[in-house]
Parts: sequence; C-alpha cells; structure tokens
Amino acid sequence: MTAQHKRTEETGTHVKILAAAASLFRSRGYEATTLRGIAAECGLKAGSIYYHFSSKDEILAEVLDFGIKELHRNVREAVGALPAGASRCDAIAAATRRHLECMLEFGDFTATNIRVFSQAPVEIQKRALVARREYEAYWKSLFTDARDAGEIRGDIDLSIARLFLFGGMSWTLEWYRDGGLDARELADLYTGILLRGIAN
Amino acid sequence: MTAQHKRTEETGTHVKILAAAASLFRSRGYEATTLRGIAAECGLKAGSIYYHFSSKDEILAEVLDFGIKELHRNVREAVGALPAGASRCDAIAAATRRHLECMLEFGDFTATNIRVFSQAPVEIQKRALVARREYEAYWKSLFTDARDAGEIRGDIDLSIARLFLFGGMSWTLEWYRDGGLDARELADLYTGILLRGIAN
DNA sequence: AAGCTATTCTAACAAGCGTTAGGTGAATCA
DNA sequence: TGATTCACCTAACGCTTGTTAGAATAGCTT
Repeated sequence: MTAQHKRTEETGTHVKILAAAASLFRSRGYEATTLRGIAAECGLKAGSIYYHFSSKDEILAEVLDFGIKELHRNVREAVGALPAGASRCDAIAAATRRHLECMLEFGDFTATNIRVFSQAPVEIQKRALVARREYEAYWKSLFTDARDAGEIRGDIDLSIARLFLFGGMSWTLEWYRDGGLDARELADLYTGILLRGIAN
Repeated sequence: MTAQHKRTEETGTHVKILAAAASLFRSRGYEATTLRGIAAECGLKAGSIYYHFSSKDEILAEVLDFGIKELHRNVREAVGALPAGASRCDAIAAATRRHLECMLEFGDFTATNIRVFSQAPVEIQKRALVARREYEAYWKSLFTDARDAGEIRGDIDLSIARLFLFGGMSWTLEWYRDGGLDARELADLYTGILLRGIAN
C-alpha cells in the first residue's frame, strides 16, 4: 500500500467502491456494470474511481480475490472451531454451513465469483484462479480426510461428490429468497442428503 | 411464421443466428455479446440480423425459450421411453441422465438459460419464466410421484432435494471438460449419491 | 498565512454499441 | 420480359462506454 493512500483507507472509499461493484457485478454481470453506475452508488463521479483503481478490470480482480479469500478464511475458521471429538463428516458439515452463510449473508463478493468469473477477461481469470485453487484444495482435503478415516465409502468418486455439493450450494443463489429456511438449516439439509448418500 | 420468411427457413439463417448467439451468450454473457460478433460468426453484417429479428432482446428471448423447451421435450421423452416395470426413482435417474446429456452435448441454449438468465432484461425474464415453470413443475411431479410410491422417505424436503440436484447438474457446466466421464456416467454418479441419500 | 498533498470533479476523447434507412443483386412470379 | 419479393449490404445515427488530463477543493503541515 502506497503512502499516497493513507487517508483513503480511513474514509473507506476504496472498500465502498468494491462493495458497490460487487453488488452490481452480481446482479448485472461484468459488461453491463458501468463505472458511472458504481460511482453513483458511492456518491462519486466516474473519473474519481481512477484515483483508487487503475481500471475496471482491476476492480473486478479485487472483488474476485477478496471474495474467495474471505470465504476461505471463514470456512477454515469454522472447521477449526469444532470440538476435539468431531468427526471428519462433522467437518464437512461445518464447512458447508459456513460456506452457505457467507454466500447468503455477505454474498455479493462470493456471488460475483460464481456468476461473473466465466465472463471475466482471461487475464483476470488467471489471477483469480490462484486463490480459487487454494480453496478447492482445502475442500479436497476435507473429503480425503473423511475417506481415510473410514467415514466415506471407498467406491465414491470424491471429486464428483465435492463438485456435486458445490453445485448445490452455488445454485442456491439462483432461487434463495429471505423468509424461508436460513443458511444453517439449508446446509444441514444438503449435508443430510449428501453424507447419507456417500457414508460408509 | 409470416410468409415473408418462407425462404429464410430453408436456408436456415434464422437458426444459424440463434446458434451463434447462444454460443456467444454462453461464453461472454449478454451485454458483452455484440450483434456484430453474432453476424460475423454467420458470415453476415450486423444490419442484416434485423431482417430476421427485431432486436437483440428478441434473439435472447428466442434462445432462452428454445433452450428450455428442447430440454423439457427431451427429458419427457426419455422418461416416457422407460420400460413398464421401471420405478419412480428410475424415472428421476432417466430424467437426470437426459438433462445432463442435453446440457453437455447441445448445450449452448441450455447453458445460456443457466448463466445468462439472471442478467437478462426483466421483460425477457418474464417471458422465459413461463416455459421455465412448466419444466420445473414436471420435475416436481417426478419427485412427488416417487415419494407417493414410497420410494423416498417422508421426512425429506422434496424441493430442497430437487434444487440440490439441479444445482449439481448446472454446476457441471463450470468444470466439465471432454475426455473424462461422459454425461451418462456423471448422471449415474449424481443420482447414486442423491437417491441413496433420500431413499426409503 | 502559505504551501503541500490527498481527494474529487469537469470535460472531453476515441471507440464501440444497437439500430435504422435506403440501396443492391438475385430469385421468383406475372 | 417486366415487376416484385427476398436476403443482404452500406453507411450512418445518436448514445454510452472506459479512460484521461487538468482544474478545483479541502485539510494538514510548517
């Protein structure tokens, strides 16, 4: 962070722009989101954004990166907070719960990762893939640990099971509306189906 | 269909435009897809598209509509072709198989429905929702039939199970690459997990 | 008070967008 | 053969886009 940006961080304009951008990226996609739209939501004019970001692509890159890393951090924390006697399937359930909570509650950044990633410029995709793969590797370890502990049947294709669960969670963004089940209940239903389906 | 368009159908330009549009919508999103890009892929100039369609929105509307209706028709056909002794869970498995096959094999139209729908102009969304809900209702009936036949536990939330499966299938578009499992094998793994997870 | 620096605005730019009007040549019909 | 229709093209329109340069404002420092 340059010295030039000291006051920026205090006022939080940088973060405010990211939040507004994430919200618009999520609902309209990348191309349909304009810098003038982002600026308006922050009480700024379009040109002013270039004091904080070097380009529109740069905003998207930061939104994607922040979304994945926050998610990753949250999920690791939730799994780490489990009591000592917890099973490996408990860990998968806890990860699912926190992943869904993040998606549904402070979810514009996560939703942008899910919905807009494939429309992003290739350059941006490459940058975002690093953090993505780290998060993916963590989930892989959750599943292999559970199988090594004998809690998942040996004939299950772990990649498929994991991707199936991810799909179910991601798709939630397409239909979820407040008022019915909350993230926690939803996650328990998902893991109820999945874990019973692959359990030993 | 107007008489004006008789020769159009023979040469198939109308369909060719839809296919090119679906392919571009899928990979780039709605706004990032230009009429000039669609035209180029058909060996046309941008203005010529207006002989076949009244607007860009109209193209999207037809792509969405065609995608859902083809999918719906295909899935019904696959379920209808089951032998007389098939169970209701067999029906769900057959529907899953055909749904995935359609998505992965002639999938630009289906993929557009999944990826671009939420970015479409509200007017277009409303139009597309009609066919969507019909397809959704069909899947609902598959699940309720299976439960009424005693093949699914009574304490399962059928909507959640169905949406979970849909999510798993839709997410496949994000990671699937040719060369590994084919659509049929994939569907069997999905239903293997899901149906064991909710079976009686 | 004067100067400096951080932050924003104004005003414009070239490029690309969806869309339209009118023209062109080939096929069809009288 | 002449007139008409089909399918496409050309050339432009008004508008919006991301981006930039330079001016303005406000706060801090000396």
